[in-house]
Amino acid sequence: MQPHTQARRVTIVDVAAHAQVSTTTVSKVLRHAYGTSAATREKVQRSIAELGYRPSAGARGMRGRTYTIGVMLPDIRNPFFPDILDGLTEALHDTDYQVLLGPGGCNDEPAEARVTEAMVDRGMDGMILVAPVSARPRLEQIARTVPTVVVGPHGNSAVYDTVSDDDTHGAALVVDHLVGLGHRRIAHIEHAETDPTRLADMPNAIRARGYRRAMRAHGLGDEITIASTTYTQEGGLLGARQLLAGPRRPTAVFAGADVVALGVLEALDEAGLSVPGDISVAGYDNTTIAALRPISLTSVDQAGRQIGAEAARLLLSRIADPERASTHVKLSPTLITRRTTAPPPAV
Amino acid sequence: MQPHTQARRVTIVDVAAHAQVSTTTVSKVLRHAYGTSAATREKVQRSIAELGYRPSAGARGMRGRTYTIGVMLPDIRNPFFPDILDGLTEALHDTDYQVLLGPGGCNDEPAEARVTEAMVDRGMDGMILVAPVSARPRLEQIARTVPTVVVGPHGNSAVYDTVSDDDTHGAALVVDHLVGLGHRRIAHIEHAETDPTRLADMPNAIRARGYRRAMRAHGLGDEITIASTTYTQEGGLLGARQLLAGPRRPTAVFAGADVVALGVLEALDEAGLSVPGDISVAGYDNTTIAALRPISLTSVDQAGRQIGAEAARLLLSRIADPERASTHVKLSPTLITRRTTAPPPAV
DNA sequence: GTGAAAGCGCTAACAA
DNA sequence: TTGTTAGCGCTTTCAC
Repeated sequence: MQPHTQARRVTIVDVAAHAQVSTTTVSKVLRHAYGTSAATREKVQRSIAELGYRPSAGARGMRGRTYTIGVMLPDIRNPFFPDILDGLTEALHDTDYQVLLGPGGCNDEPAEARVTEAMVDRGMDGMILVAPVSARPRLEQIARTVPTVVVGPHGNSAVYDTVSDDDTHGAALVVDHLVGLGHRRIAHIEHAETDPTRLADMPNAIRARGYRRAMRAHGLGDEITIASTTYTQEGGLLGARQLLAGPRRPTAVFAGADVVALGVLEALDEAGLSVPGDISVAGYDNTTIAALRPISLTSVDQAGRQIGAEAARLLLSRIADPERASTHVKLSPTLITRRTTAPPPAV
Repeated sequence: MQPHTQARRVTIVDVAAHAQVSTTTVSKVLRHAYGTSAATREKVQRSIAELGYRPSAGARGMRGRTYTIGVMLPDIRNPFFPDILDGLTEALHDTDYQVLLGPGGCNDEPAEARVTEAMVDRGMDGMILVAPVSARPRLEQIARTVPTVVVGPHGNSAVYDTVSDDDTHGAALVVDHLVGLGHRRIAHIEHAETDPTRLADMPNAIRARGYRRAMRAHGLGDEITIASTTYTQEGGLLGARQLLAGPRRPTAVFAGADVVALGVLEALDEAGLSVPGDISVAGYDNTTIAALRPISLTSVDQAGRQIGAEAARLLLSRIADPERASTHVKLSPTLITRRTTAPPPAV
C-alpha cells in the first residue's frame, strides 16, 4: 500500500447504501432527530460503526451546524486559562460538540480580530472569547453573527452573555486579610490603563477600584498608595522599587497579578528585605507558580473551572435559543493564604 | 436593528456580481491561481474589500482546502509548548493558513484520538502533532489521511515528517557541565516507562539513556544512579528522598524535567540541605518557572520556537507535495546555566 | 483570459 | 416513519 493512496472517505451515501436506507434517515440518526424507528436507528448505527464513517464537519456546516465551538485564548502562557479550558471541556464532554482553540495574540487587537474572523469563517457554532481586548462594538458584531460568550467583565451587553469573576470582591479579600493581620500601610501595584474605553471593564481597573474601596471601608483612605506600571514581572519590579523609594514604606504590597508579585519579590530580595518578615506580599490569579513551594504566594483564586463550565452552559443554551435574553454571571473568587503574608513587623 | 437578525453572509456570488465577473474568476483570485489579468484581479479585490467578503472555509474544504492547520497540543500547561506555537504561528503568518489548536488530553490516548479525529473531520489541510502519546500505527493512519508532522522523536516513519530535539545530547550537556564543575556522584531521576513500545521513542527514555552514556564517557559508569519515578513534582520529591536515603548521597541531581527538579528542591529543603552548596540540581526544558529568580534553575533549553518554525516549514512543503520523501529533523538543545549548579562541597 | 456547469457531503423542505 | 430532491458556497474541469 502506497503511503498516500488515501482511500476515498466514507460518506453518508455509503452508509445509506450499506444500511439500505436513505441518506435522510442516516442524517436523522446522526443528529438524533425525530422520525426514525429504534430498529432503523440501530441498523444505521451498525453500518456507521462497520464502515468507520465520520461525518464531514465542512459539509454539515453548509446546511446545519459544524458541532464545533471556538475558544479564543489570548495568551496560552497565562496559567489561569487552562483551568477555564478544563471546565469547558468537561462540560462539553458528553455533547456532540468539539472545542477548537484559536491562539489570539496577547493583547494584540489585530491578531485577535484575525483569529476570531478565522473562527467565524470556519463555521463555529458558538464562540467563547476569553478576556478579549477588542472593544465592545466588535464583540457585539461577532455575537450577532454567531452565539458568543465573553469571559471577563465586558459590560452588560444585550447580544452576548458574560461570565466573570468579581474582582472588586477579590481585591477586598486581600485587603481584609492584610488588615486582619494588622497591616495599615498596604500599597497596590496596578496595570496602567491608557485606553479610556476599557477603563470601566478591564480586570486591572476593577481590582484597583476594589482595593481603594476596601481601604476606605477600613478607614484607611489616607493610606492608599498605588504604583502604576504593568501586569508583568518587570512591572512588579519597577513598581516595588518605586514604593520602597517612597516616604513611607508600605508593610504590605498587594500586586494586581501573580506575575507582578514575582517582580515584587525580586525587588525586595534586591533591597535585602525579607518576606513576610519585613513586608507581606499578595498576588492575584492563584497561578501554578504561586503554589510552588519556594514561592508560596498568597493569592486570589478565580475558580477557572467554574468559569469554564458556566461559559459552556451559557453557550449551549444560547445555541439552542439564540433569541433568549443575555445573562451575565458573576462568580466569587476565594483567597488562598500562603507564606508571603504575615503580621507586620513590630517596630 | 434586532440583535439576531443576522444578515446573510456575503458569498462568492455576490462578489462576482459586484465585480461583474464569473464566480470562477473570483475563485481564481482568491486562490492566487493562474488565468486572471491584473486588471480583473484588482477589480475583484476591490469588490471583496468593499463587500467585506470572507470565504467560507467549510465550502472551500468540500472541493479544495480549508486553509487550516490543526495543531494537537497534549498539555496546555506545559510551558514548553507555547514556544513551539510561537515558532509555528510566526512561520505561518504570511501564508493563507490559519492555526487552530486541538486540546489533547494529557497523556490520555483515547482523548488524543478523539481530538485528532475531530480535526480530520473538520478538514484540516495539515496536522502538527506535538508529543503525541498514540502509537505509531495510529500516527501513520492519520498521516495517510492528511499531511502530518510529528513533533518529538517518533521513529523514522516514511509517511510523516518529524522534528525533535536531540535529548541524548541535552542529557550529555548537563552531565558534562556537572562533571566540569567537579561532580562525580551525579544521580538522575527518570520517568518510569511501562509501555515497551514507547521505550525507544519517548524523550524520558532518551534522556535517561543520554545520561548513562555521558556518565560512561566520563568514566563514571560506576556512579550511575537512577531513581525511577514520574515526570511530576511529586515524582521529583519521591525520587530525591530515595536518592538521599541511599548509601552514597549524590552531590548533584539531574532531573529529567523542570517540574521534577522543583520536587527535588522541595525534598532538599525538607532535608535541610542547601542548593547548590550541598547539592547541585539541574532540570530539563528551561520552562518559565526555571527562569524565575527565586528558583533560578540550571536547565536544558529545547529551542521550541525553532521546532515550531521547522514543523511549519515541513508541513507546508508536504501539503505542496504529499508524495515527497519523509524528512526527520533533529535540533540541538542548549544548556542554560543558573544558580542551582556549582562545584560540589569540599568534603 | 474568462465563464458555464457539475458536484463535493450534507441537511431540510416537502411528499409519500 | 421514510424517501425524494433542492440547494448550501465553493472549486474545478472543460469549453470558448
